[in-house]
Amino acid sequence: MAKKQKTFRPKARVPRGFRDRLGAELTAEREMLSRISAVYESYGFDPLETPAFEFTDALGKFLPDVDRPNAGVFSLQDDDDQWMSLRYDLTAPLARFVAENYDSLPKPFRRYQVGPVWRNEKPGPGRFRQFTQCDADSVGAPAPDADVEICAMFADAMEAAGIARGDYVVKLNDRRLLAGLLETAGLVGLEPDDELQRVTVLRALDKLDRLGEAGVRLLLGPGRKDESGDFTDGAKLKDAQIDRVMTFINATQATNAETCDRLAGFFSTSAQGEAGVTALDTMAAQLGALGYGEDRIQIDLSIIRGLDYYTGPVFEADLMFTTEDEKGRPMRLGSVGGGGRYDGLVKRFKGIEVPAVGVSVGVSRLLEALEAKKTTGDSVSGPVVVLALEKNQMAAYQQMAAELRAAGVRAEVYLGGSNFAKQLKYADKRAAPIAVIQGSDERDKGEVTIKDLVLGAELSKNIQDNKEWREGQPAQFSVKQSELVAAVKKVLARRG
RNA sequence: GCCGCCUUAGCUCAGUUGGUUAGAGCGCUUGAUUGUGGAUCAAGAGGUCCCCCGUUCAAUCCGGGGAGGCGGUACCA
Repeated sequence: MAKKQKTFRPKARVPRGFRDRLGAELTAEREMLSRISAVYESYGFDPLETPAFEFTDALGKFLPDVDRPNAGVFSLQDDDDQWMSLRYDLTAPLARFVAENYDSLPKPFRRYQVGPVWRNEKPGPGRFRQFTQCDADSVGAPAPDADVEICAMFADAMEAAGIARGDYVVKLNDRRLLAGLLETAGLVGLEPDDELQRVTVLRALDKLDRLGEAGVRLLLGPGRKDESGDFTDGAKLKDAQIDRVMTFINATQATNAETCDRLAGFFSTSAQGEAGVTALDTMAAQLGALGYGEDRIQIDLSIIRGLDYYTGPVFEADLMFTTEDEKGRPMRLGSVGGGGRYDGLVKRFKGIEVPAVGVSVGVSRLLEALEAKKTTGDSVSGPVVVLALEKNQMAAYQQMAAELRAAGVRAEVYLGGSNFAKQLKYADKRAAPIAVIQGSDERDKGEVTIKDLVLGAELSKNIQDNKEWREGQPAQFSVKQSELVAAVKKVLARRG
């Protein structure tokens, strides 16, 4: 009794936080990337590609340790034992590239880059371990002119991506204001605990839009317990300090100029704060002169943008409309990209300060937002399918498909082995707009039959009887074979 | 990382107070309607009831552990 051999069958599944994407989703993303890239290019930014892997020490502070080499990033050791990691953004590779090629690059150096990045962290709703970024940066260009340009281009990119004016706002802040705020609130200690406290304050402010004022006050003070029962430790500020921080957050006024006026008084004792106010004032004025007013670019004092490398202006684009998720609950769309000035990145490699400013567009979230906003999904159409009814006529069918392609129509010949009905079913599943049919009947007459599958589907709603459905053969007509392309194009044109 | 909920057919979910053949709807496959996708009708395939260990004569169901999913929270260069 031989036991049945156990064959190993791997489970067909995609790793957590990654996903497969097919058809329309991909073409939509490609379309959006090319529109955004076109904006970047029109501003004179050159495309750059860098590899997926970088040496881990080039990426920044996430050096792998023995116990957890993959915390945050995906890392592995090359055969010479050097640690390499998948890039987690496009900025660190840019800094490496600039440092490596510093002497030969034109400065300021303007490049844009599109590509996947990887983060080894827990995936959440709308967050994956691989996603696409679309960045543009000016390296070696001093403030404020480069910052103004990037902000204006960011707004242009949003509109090119399909977000209507008024549906987004680029929110602008400056890290020096935040530094000044901490300074004037008396948070200036040098101990590690003091640093932690300052970081905690900034993190709290970053959550204003989500937790509201009350939640932020808790995080600035004793801490907050969320609805899942988890407790977040607070910054333990005194009441007077909390009041000052909240006053700052709420200092945003109707116009950018008014906000700057108000802030000037607020920071009269802080050089850093004053520098930030001046920078914002200048930027807002220049942007306004370019036609980018408060409808598109607004100073918003609760924008923080990460914690580490930004040194000056920071900005992010928020979507103004709300949508519902698949269960009908209102869904916040929030930030779809952002950036800012970082003057220290190249210094890590070269020891010299190289000022830089850049922007990063979150393509997947943008696509999700547009998808959610769309009321009627204009479903992407599949190829025209040429049916293969007579096996000995394949060359003729391929010829028809070739003619259609030459005329710019997506077309394919059915290559499976099934009968007429199955072939139409296949065309249906491919979302084909048209089936091209030539059996012996048509061939004898030198004709082809063009079947409008979309129209046919509509007509079928009013037909109950199968006989009528078949004999009526709705939504199809025959033409001379020489008129194939013209007839197909005519049917396609009906749908735009 | 922390907290909570969940895991039964391809999908959405019933169900078994622990007992022999675990179900539905939709989908899928095949066929009928003489060369036409829809509709209708008929037949069929598809399940280690997430995994491992334990309790028990007996576990899909009870207990422990693990994995995966969802949601929140933290971190996010």
